Amino acid sequence: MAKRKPKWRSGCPLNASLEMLGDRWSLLIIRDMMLLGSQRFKEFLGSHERIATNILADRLRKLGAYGIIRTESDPSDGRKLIYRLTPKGIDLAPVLTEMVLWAGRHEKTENQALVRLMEKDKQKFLEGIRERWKQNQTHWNRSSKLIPRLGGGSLGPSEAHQRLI
Amino acid sequence: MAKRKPKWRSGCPLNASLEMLGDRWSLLIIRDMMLLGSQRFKEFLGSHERIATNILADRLRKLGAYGIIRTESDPSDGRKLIYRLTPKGIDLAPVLTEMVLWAGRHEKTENQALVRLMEKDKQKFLEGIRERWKQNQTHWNRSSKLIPRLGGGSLGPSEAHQRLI
DNA sequence: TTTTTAACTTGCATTTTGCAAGTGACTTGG
DNA sequence: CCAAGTCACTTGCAAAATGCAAGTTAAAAA
Repeated sequence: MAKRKPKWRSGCPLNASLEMLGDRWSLLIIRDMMLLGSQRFKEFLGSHERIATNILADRLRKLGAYGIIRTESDPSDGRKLIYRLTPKGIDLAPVLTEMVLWAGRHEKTENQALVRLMEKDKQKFLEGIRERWKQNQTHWNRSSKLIPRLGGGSLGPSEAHQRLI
Repeated sequence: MAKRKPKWRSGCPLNASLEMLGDRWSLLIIRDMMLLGSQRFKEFLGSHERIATNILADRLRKLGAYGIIRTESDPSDGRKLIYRLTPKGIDLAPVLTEMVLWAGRHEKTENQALVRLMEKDKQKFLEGIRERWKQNQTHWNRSSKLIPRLGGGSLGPSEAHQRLI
């Protein structure tokens, strides 16, 4: 019986996270799903950072293997696939948020509106992210592709996210 | 006047974080500094993940260039250098914490004691990290290399961290 | 003064990334 | 119902990053 190589370099939880997400692209894909509602291969290609198609395919495969996203086929169009965050995937919201807050504090970045929204009430922001995700889980087969807004504030994440990319 | 290439692929704060920290090693080095109090080249080499010397040298250089760590020479020994987290570096504690919590929740990892400590009172944990960092800033030239403990709880991070690696 | 120690650097093989072009299943417009 | 898209990839190849082992340099210890 062949001894399979260990899953991780070490059992440290931080190391586990890094082995799954420690590259330049994975969390950007998750950002697009989480904040912009991206679900299609083409939508990911549209982001400002310009990921290559082969890398995107590879990352989607890996994220699927890790249980962070899952893939469905679109019943209304045999060519299309739908990529969705799993519960494990949406649980990355706090990680993503802290990374945005850190860079927002220490680097000159765009989209300070998003940073301020996160700073103003982090908990509410995270709840909004999760709520929108739930909505899209249950009502995903509606005709409209519109992503529901968060809360009732004057500047919801939808607006802020437009400038994230 | 030559046009220098832009600092980042995009102005997104998440992307900025990823360009600085999005690899398999940088955050592990920061973990060792933050939780174990590592300050020397050799100490980083001792971690369980076994980073190579050339990669370590490269990451220390980059982290320095980003202002996340700084390097001092040891006045008592001309061979030795001391690597320390800057304020920008210690501000990564929440990022690191959320990554540990995420993996702790979704993967079978070691050191669940640390995970539980973070879960029990995240705010207090973060304050403890920062407090210990401050101590080491001001009292770093004491004879003792002992890292002060956090708070007064029965299981301080010092103990938990021993098993993190 | 020889030996050790600390912090690297160098050389080289392997792996990963990035870019451009191509492919195949499916849908749409005429 | 057929040609022309569209979608989600794959392939080939060059360039960059990573990993491993061995070597280097300056300073300290024996």
